[in-house]
Amino acid sequence: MIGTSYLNDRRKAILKAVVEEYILNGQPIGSEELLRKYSLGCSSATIRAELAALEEMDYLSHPHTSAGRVPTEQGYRIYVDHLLTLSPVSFQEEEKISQVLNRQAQDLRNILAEACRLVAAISTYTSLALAPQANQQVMRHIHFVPVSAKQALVILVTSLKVIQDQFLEVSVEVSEEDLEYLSHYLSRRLLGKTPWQCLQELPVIREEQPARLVSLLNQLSTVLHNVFLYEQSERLIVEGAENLLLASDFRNSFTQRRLADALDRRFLLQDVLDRHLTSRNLQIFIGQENEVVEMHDLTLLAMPFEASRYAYGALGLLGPMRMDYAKGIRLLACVTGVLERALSQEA
Amino acid sequence: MIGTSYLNDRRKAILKAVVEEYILNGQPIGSEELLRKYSLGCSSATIRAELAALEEMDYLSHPHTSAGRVPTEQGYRIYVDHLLTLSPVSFQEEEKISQVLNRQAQDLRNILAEACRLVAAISTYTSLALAPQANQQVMRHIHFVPVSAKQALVILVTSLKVIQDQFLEVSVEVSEEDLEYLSHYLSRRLLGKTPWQCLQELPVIREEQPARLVSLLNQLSTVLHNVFLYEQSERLIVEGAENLLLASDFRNSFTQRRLADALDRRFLLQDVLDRHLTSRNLQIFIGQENEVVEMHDLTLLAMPFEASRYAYGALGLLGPMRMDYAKGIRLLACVTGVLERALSQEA
DNA sequence: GGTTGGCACTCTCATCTGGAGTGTGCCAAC
DNA sequence: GTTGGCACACTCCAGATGAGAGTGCCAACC
Repeated sequence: MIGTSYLNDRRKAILKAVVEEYILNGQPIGSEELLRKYSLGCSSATIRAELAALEEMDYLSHPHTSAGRVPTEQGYRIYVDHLLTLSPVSFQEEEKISQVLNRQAQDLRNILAEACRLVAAISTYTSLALAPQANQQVMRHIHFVPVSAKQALVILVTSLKVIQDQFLEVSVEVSEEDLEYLSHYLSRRLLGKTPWQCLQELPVIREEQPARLVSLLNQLSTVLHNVFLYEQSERLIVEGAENLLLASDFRNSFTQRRLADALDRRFLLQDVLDRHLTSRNLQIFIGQENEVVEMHDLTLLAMPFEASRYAYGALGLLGPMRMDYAKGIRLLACVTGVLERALSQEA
Repeated sequence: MIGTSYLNDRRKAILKAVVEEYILNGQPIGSEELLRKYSLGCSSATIRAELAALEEMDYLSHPHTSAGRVPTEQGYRIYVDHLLTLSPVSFQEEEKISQVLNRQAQDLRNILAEACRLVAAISTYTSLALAPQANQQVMRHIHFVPVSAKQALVILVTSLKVIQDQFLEVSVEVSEEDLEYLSHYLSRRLLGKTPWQCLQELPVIREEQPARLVSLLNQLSTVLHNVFLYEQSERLIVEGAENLLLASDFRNSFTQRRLADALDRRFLLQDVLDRHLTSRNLQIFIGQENEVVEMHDLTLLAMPFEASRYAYGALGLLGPMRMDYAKGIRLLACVTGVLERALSQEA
């Protein structure tokens, strides 16, 4: 037998075959099966020897003596790093996804939610979408609209195509002209600023305005807080959790429950995605590479996208370690591509 | 033994005990256990005789010879119709729920989504929320807002506190004054009308307006269609599906998958809830009483609520047949109460 | 030296079996 | 109508058995 720790071409071919077979069927693969399905140019005994070498190198493992081989996390790692062949995204695919996402001009949250649903549905795994941070956007538009004698609507639009609207209570003293005036005044003072800068500015503005408008400005302050609040609670969208929970790989009820709880703790996932947003490339976390304990037997694909200049979000795909990497990566590449184009069409 | 088909007080007490025990533990109940836990004033042999009679009447059944009794669907039916004692909703409960729901003045969809999440979380089952039909609301407000040279925002507010806003593409010929003018003009023509009536009216209006505004009016037409579209796709909100899917009662993977699919087919559930909205009271569908085959071993509680005059929505709770009926009914009553009050606070 | 066929070995998995446990149904006595 | 006693039926668990699958090792071969 050749040296035990060297990954020659035959071993690469065998490792690739094992990983892809396992992704396909989820069953341990034996030497005879490899011989039958792949033309490896040697006998099953030789394959066995190579399998043993690959196991020695920690790329494969053995559920038990008389079972076939299964990839280890390191095995998947080698696979995605060196063995995976990606076909480019076809124009038709991208066109189809583009159609679904652009069915109607939408604001950021709707687009992201739609993208997330799409990825979950196509992949049959769980999809995550992380919106850019609130402070990576600036106010583009601010407008008060009288709705009734007691209510007004405030509408904020930001550079990230986020629309935030909310009912405000209006005292009888506030006239329609006041609202009109305030719309223009605040536009002059706040447009081009980040939500945070706006919040800083509001107390100053409040001083300059007549007393009857103070309540309105206070409420606006709450709305701006909500832009941050949205950041905290709704920046992350999760779709298709049931796909993962019902996946045959995790029939253990304890694991299922734990995973369901983990997916509910948005902050956790949000944090993880955020921290890896610094890289501008696809990132892959296999098994224990995931910081979140509950995801230790899952793989997370995370693909950042540029929602607008310097504002990055991410689209993620969470599936079993034996997920179809090629398909998943293509899908994410395709959808983030469409997303970037849809979001960059700024007015 | 007394007559076999008559439900006397002792039998009622025993049936109630069996149902409540089973709701609590999910285990078949034997005569000895009943004797121990409930003071029924007779021996286990007598209880056995009564259990046999209740089984004869189809209120209880027998998984196998040497197992205890389990309620049948008819048993649950008798229980909810005649044996269930409901304590009234306490002020504190209602106050607490009210606080969560009214954290911020919100539009209908957010309130409903929040209510749905709340019910799912408290009940640990699956919660459904059905918004009133689009045509049960009238336009309250319509406004165009210039956002940039190429984009405008249209904002619709209806009597049901639905806010619908969407970006519109604007040609260079359309001035800010045009948008202002159109806001006023359309307000005069469309306010007080249902979305459907508005859609009817738009072609007429289009005729009367200069050519450069036609594209805008066409896009408005699409937005109005979206109000209907929202009716078709997002009128029903489902939360906590994973609670039901992971419930220990349904560990069968086939059933889980089927249920997950059924919960995804919103139209189906929407239809069911809609059809029973004519009744203005709580409705209970136990097992096969559900029209949807996938829900044949579940119970659906459906509680209608009045979102505004003549506009009814519903809040539903979907759980195992052995759900805690008392708790579920209280919860729905409480949340719909809060909802009605929150939504009736019209400006 | 690398490769090959042969073969004993090991481990899982499905099936079977027996015994403990549980709750019933029936009966005779009250 | 109610009660205690008891045989019976059935589930559930543990241990046993055998088939099947895939390996590791070895001697022979190129």
